[in-house]
Amino acid sequence: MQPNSKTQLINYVQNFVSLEDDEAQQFATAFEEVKVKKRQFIVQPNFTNKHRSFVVKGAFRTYAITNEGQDHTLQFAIENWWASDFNSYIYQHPATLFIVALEDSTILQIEYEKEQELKKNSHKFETFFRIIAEKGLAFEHRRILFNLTHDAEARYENFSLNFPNFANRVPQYALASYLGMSTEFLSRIRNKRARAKS
Amino acid sequence: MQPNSKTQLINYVQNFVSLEDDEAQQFATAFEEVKVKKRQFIVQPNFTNKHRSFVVKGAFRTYAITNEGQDHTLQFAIENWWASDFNSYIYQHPATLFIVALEDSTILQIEYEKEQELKKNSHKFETFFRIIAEKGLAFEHRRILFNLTHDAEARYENFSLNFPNFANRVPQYALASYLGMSTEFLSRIRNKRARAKS
DNA sequence: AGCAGATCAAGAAAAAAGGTTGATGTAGTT
DNA sequence: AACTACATCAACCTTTTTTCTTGATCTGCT
Repeated sequence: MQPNSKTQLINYVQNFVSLEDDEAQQFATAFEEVKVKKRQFIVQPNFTNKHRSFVVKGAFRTYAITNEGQDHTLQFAIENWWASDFNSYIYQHPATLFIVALEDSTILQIEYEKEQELKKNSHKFETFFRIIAEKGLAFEHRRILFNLTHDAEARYENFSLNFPNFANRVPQYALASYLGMSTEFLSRIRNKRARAKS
Repeated sequence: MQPNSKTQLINYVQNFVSLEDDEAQQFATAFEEVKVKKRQFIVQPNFTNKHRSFVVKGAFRTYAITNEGQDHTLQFAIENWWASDFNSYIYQHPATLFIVALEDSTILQIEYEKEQELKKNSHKFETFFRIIAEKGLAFEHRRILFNLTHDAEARYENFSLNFPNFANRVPQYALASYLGMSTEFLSRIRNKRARAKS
């Protein structure tokens, strides 16, 4: 419960709405710090995702397993990103996704009920949550469009350009399944580009 | 869903109460077969333990992590044992324990509600669950007494005498934390005894 | 036929888990 | 004060698991 992680959250929030000291205080105390070990799950199918989690430190992968056993990565989250099974969280229905820590991590979690309360009692907090939702939605639109219109190599290039942090930090199999290609194929793409550089 | 695993369960139950064919049938169909991979959790803190699990094949470890990060094994379960966070299961409250597969395993799970139904509608099933609870309780009493009155080496010797299967099958760190000693110390005890034999 | 990409199989490489050993420390006996 | 019964720490080794790489073969387009 270092003050640090909460400060980080508040700084993040201030990017979107400006908070008075007491508001910042109120927002911060609604969250609880949790440490999560690598490979630990914070969301699992069949259990309702009761928290929204802000990543203070570490990395997470959100993925689904199809009935045929195929693994599809839907999202990554590192510092200053959020992790949740959004469908489970906002409807408070059982989750269908897994969210697993890729590294030892620290997160700040807010309970669903608590979040509703914050939003209900404060126009500003309402605004904040709207903004991050809209940005998230816009991001996904760009992503879907890009994926539909580009081949595997372009998707990889685009991703590693936009998120060099992620590209080097997440395991290759996870990135491949995020970009919609086999891990072998991604390995070849990377190799080819590495060779091209030298 | 091999008939095999259900037969195994029924045979186990018949050790305690004798079932007519239709009763056996009814009991068996209340359970669902689930395959669990090594290192997968079937119970985790904060999630309610909704099932009682009968181990058909494989091995599990039930443990707690203290706030200081210490790991304490409370139970092992192999073939024909049960695994659950009992406090979470019977009160249907969030669990405080972890239950993890030590090997690739097969279990038969019954839902809490389903179990209540079985017991309510059948005196015999009620008896069965009472018996296994009483035996479990008696076992824990013996264990607590023994632990209070014996030193580390005796505890190990007693355990490996009573459960030679477990002693050779579960990882040493898990056994050490079950027997209440450090893994290094258990390593030394084992070494000493091995040398004594030759 | 040629391309983008999948799948399979075999290994290599890297990381993690599990176990051992020696050194040192400590609380409670004798 | 020495002894017993352990713990803790650190270094190191071994084994297992995970992750990545590469070649070979296959498939569905265009």
